[in-house]
Amino acid sequence: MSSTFQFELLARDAATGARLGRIHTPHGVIETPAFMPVGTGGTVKAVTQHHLEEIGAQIILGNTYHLYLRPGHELIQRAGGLHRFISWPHPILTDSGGFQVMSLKGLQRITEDGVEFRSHLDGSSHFFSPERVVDVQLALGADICMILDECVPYPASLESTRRAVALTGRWARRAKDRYRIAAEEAGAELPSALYGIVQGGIDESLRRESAEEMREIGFAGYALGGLSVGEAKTATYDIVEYTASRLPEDQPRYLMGVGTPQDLVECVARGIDQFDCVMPTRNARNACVFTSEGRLTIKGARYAADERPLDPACGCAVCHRYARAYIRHLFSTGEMLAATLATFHNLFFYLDTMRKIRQAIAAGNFADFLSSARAGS
RNA sequence: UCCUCGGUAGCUCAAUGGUAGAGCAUUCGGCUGUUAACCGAAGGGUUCCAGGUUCGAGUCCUGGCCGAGGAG
Repeated sequence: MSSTFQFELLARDAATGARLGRIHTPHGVIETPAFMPVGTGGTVKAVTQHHLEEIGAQIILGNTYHLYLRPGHELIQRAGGLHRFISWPHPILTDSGGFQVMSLKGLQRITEDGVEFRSHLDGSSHFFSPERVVDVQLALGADICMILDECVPYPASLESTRRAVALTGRWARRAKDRYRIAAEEAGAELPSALYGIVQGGIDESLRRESAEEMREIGFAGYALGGLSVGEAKTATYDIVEYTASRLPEDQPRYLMGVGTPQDLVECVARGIDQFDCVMPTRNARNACVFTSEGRLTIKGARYAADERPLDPACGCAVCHRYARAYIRHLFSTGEMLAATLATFHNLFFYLDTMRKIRQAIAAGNFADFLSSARAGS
């Protein structure tokens, strides 16, 4: 196994843009297409690291902004890095805080130099530059780091989207420079890879421009940001296909923040290798579970005496053991086990979907898989 | 037996004599690089009963019923 980052493209689907691959990192291999559970503050909410291993998670996310505020990246570095601190010896990707630039609207001010944040916890002021965000992520020791980007909300004017693309491009160069200097100082290849992020809303020419600029700067992988923020599904899919086709064949493509199980299948077909989304975990805590028959709101009265598992077609440990009636009872009474069981199941469902996708690509029948997924939705 | 306080939505309680509300609970939605065990909507009332005063009573008066506390 390679000790540094490497993407291995194993197969390309003949009929679609789907790809089968492996990402090698210092903490292990990620089979792609991959779904990455979100663990913003050093935990995938409601489940343990042991659960994640049992579910088959190969990589999880952390968030630079949240971990920087609490407990602080220096503390984590002194504790031996994020992997050791949270006891997750497998790959970790840290998001840059670029999304928080958008979602903490009102608590931040964007300048050429970076982003001035007010902490949502205590109102204290902080400054994130593209360089600092790289430093923080290197201190955390993430296997994959993301550049600081400006993620515009939807709808956005063409002009503000254009500005965000330009600013993200300039920040990307600075992040890359900082990364290169850190590697020179270390005198070795860094254990953390750096991904660029393509912005551009749903405008093809802006996406093309952003993709070209990211390629020119050169990153270990390329992310598509600012999608599934409210635009029509067809627009998302079209832009994903358009953008993915303009990114290097031999490097991973990561669609940030997406999506529903159907989104995953559709975007794999358009050439995406990595996904992350809070949907399986957040929705689980709010009693929404994903099944082979679609979503169900398990706190509903109709499940009060339902002795079936969440998904009769699911092979997860929760579905093996617990009835809908019991899980609905746990939600009704506010028991925290409700969140744990629902999260475990939802993540298993997502990761199992990805396993099936990879199997289908390997077997050469992904197109069939795609059309039956469409028929079933 | 007397005195005091109280009785309003399933629960806990609001409402200068002027359209009876809130929180919780219930039911139903929503959640897409987590400020989210969150957010939204809906349903739900003979204001204990019977009289009275008043243009108008949950509110004031009389009587009763029920509950809590106190006195004897």
